[in-house]
Amino acid sequence: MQSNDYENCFQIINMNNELDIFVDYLKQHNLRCTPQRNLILKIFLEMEGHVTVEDLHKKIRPEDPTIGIATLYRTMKLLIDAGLVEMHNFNDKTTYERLYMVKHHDHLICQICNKTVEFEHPLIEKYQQEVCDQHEFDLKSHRMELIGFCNECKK
Amino acid sequence: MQSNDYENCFQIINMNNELDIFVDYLKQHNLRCTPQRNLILKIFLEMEGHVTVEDLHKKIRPEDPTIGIATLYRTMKLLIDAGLVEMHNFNDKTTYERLYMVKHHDHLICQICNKTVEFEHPLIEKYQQEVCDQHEFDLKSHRMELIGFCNECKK
DNA sequence: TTATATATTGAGACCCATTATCAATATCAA
DNA sequence: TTGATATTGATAATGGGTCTCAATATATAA
Repeated sequence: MQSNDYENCFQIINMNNELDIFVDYLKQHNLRCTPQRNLILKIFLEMEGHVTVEDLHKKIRPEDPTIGIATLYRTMKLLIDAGLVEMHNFNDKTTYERLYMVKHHDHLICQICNKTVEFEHPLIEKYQQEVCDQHEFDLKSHRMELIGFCNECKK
Repeated sequence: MQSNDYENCFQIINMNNELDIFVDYLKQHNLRCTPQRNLILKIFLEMEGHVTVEDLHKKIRPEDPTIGIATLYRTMKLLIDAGLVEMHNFNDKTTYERLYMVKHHDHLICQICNKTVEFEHPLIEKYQQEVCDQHEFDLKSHRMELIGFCNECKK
């Protein structure tokens, strides 16, 4: 299996995962699974980077010319709510970006006993992304370490 | 001189600095110093956090009801170019934020060209403290690095 | 000071991304 | 198959932000 095959394979696996997540999300919220929604997700996953609704519309038209702009906006909002997509507003046009499946966790580190505690704070991650947006920076990963004294050692 | 006086004094100094920087910027770019521009900067500096043009307009109207919306947008753009203000597009409305004069130890790092950008984000710091409080941890310092592709390299 | 070149202003028209409306249609559970 | 209701596409509406332009203000030189 070559590198390309592996990547393709990974793509497909991811795509299925994301489709499954989306379908689950719809079911759990009493929303319906429609060909439009599936097609939009499928085409979106085939695209890379920051995707505008306009891009998406162009790419979808050949496969289903009847699909309406409003449905694109509505579906992208669902994908965001389902945790699959992130919305950016750095430029004049809103863009949508596929969220990576891998989440990072951060660490609390005690200077004295070296105890470490893993944590995750969604708002910190949100503001990290904001910082990156301000600097037109594509965030791939991050490292955050909070250093101090743990509740035992500070006594 | 008491703490309050010192803070007030610092405020005034900062304000003058920013006005000076703005005036310099205008001169160096063959732009003109107008009462509208000065008023907008003055009022903006009196406001806190993320300011919308709408907020600004409301606050300015009592002092100069004739000032036009277009001038607000134009002037905010100048302040951004002069390095005094940052624009955000997190939500539906654009907001403008006064840039801090003092920057410190968090970094954006480009994986490709190693360019680093220093930044600080008060809200991230706030939530860092929150995490530490939850874990009864005395925060002494922190390290945060956001790693990705800079705006040049991502092209 | 006065004249001159030109930058700036405010009003309102305009643009265009996004959202709301609504009747027709599709989904899904019973 | 049926019925409740979620969804769709077309289109109107919204609203932030920009553009245009004639009137005005600023900076500079004489």
